[in-house]
Amino acid sequence: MTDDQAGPREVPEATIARLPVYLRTLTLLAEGGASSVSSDEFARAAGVNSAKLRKDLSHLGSYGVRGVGYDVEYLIYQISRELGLTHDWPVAIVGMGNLGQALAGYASFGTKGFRVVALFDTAPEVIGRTVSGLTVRPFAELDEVLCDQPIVIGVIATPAAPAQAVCDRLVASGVASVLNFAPGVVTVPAGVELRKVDLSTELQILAYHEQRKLLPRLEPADQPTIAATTGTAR
Amino acid sequence: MTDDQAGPREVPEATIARLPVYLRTLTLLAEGGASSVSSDEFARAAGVNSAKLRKDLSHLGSYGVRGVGYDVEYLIYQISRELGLTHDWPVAIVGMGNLGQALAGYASFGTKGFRVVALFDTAPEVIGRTVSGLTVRPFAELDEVLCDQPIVIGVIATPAAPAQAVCDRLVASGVASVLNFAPGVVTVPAGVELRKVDLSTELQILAYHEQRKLLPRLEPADQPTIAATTGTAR
DNA sequence: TAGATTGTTAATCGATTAACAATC
DNA sequence: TAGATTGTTAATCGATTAACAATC
Repeated sequence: MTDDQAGPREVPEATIARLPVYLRTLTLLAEGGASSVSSDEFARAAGVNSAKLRKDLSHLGSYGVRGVGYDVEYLIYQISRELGLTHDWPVAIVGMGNLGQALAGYASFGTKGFRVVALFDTAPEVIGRTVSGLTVRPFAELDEVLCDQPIVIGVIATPAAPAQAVCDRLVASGVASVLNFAPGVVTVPAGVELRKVDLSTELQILAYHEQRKLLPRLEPADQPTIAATTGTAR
Repeated sequence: MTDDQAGPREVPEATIARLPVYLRTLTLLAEGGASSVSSDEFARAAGVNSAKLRKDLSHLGSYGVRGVGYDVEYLIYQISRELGLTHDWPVAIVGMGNLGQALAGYASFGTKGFRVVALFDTAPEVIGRTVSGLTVRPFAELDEVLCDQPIVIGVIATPAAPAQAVCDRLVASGVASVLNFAPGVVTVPAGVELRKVDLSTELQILAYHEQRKLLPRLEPADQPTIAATTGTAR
């Protein structure tokens, strides 16, 4: 009712979360030589159902042709544009432990719209080292570095304890989006975007489903648990 | 209607995904000396609203006391049990690049129900090396290793290209849950649990929201983009 | 025109939330 | 008993899906 004034269309959050998958799928299709694709083929390749795919794409506009399908290159462009990948987003990573180093070298961080431009740590033995072509700077010099170049996305790859303080510093220095790999709850003021990747959460969700596979079997008769089954062999 | 036969309660997927956060929050509260907590305090610490928290907990059972709150230790136990963390889940990691090494050393993988028991790679220069106290084995010897010890959760930390093949081998060898860090779509047969952690997806979702902050400003007048703003200072 | 496939409608399903009765 | 707080109800919201009219 109050929604359709003007401005950019409101795309549902669930759709946004799937656009990256669609984009990657289209890139693979393009590499495979496809110039056009139907929602049916496309959906199969992306691992979703085709009604959902069409509904998702309809939120971006009418980029298909009835009776024909979608032009692969054109759709790649439109999704990239919608996601903001036609801009170049400078990224900083804080925490150069194992994970931070892995992220600094991670290919996806260096392609398609993202550029890692600064690395930070507090440990003297790490500061000054070169990781993936960048010198690790002291986190205390954050503001100095941000004077030289703007940073839009801050990645937190520290342990849990300093994560909130690091996040606060990043936000105070004008970083507008934060991707947090540290376990634990981190909060940001309104207007700052925060996403979280939590490895142990993912494992725990798998454990839950694993246990559910086990439980029904255990009820009728008493069967040995996973822990008890094998474990003897040499 | 057909649901409430017997068997373990069906807990909504959205609730399951929040249980790990609740568990971590409770652990912090316990470390802080709290023995009891109200849903209001608890919700604030976990970063959710208290109605949602109570609803979530009600799916596990009635573990609170009206007028009083929840016993912290008891709730820790109940959530752990629900998530299957009272079992011990053996984990294998495939791919010992930067990310795989980071994961092998990651604390969460070694605590609370999970134990990394095998590391695999195919590169001769990595095989035989010791990472976090474990010797990296050739992936070709997967079945041999699984004879010695069962593995329930397989973690894929390879590049995108071999991910599906690695996944197929894991599943064929009896691995029942897969956590995939490789970009791209990987599919598993029914009955096998699959979760995906995709770093570039997370970045792209941030980029979308970042762009949306920019767009409304650009419409009335013509303003410089982020890329054009700073960038002069030495 | 006939066949194909999109974009949209409407029904269904699941998740969130406020409010409050139950109860410690 | 009075005050506090849970567990549940019911309303609302958003996401999914099947079906099909629009249209190439």
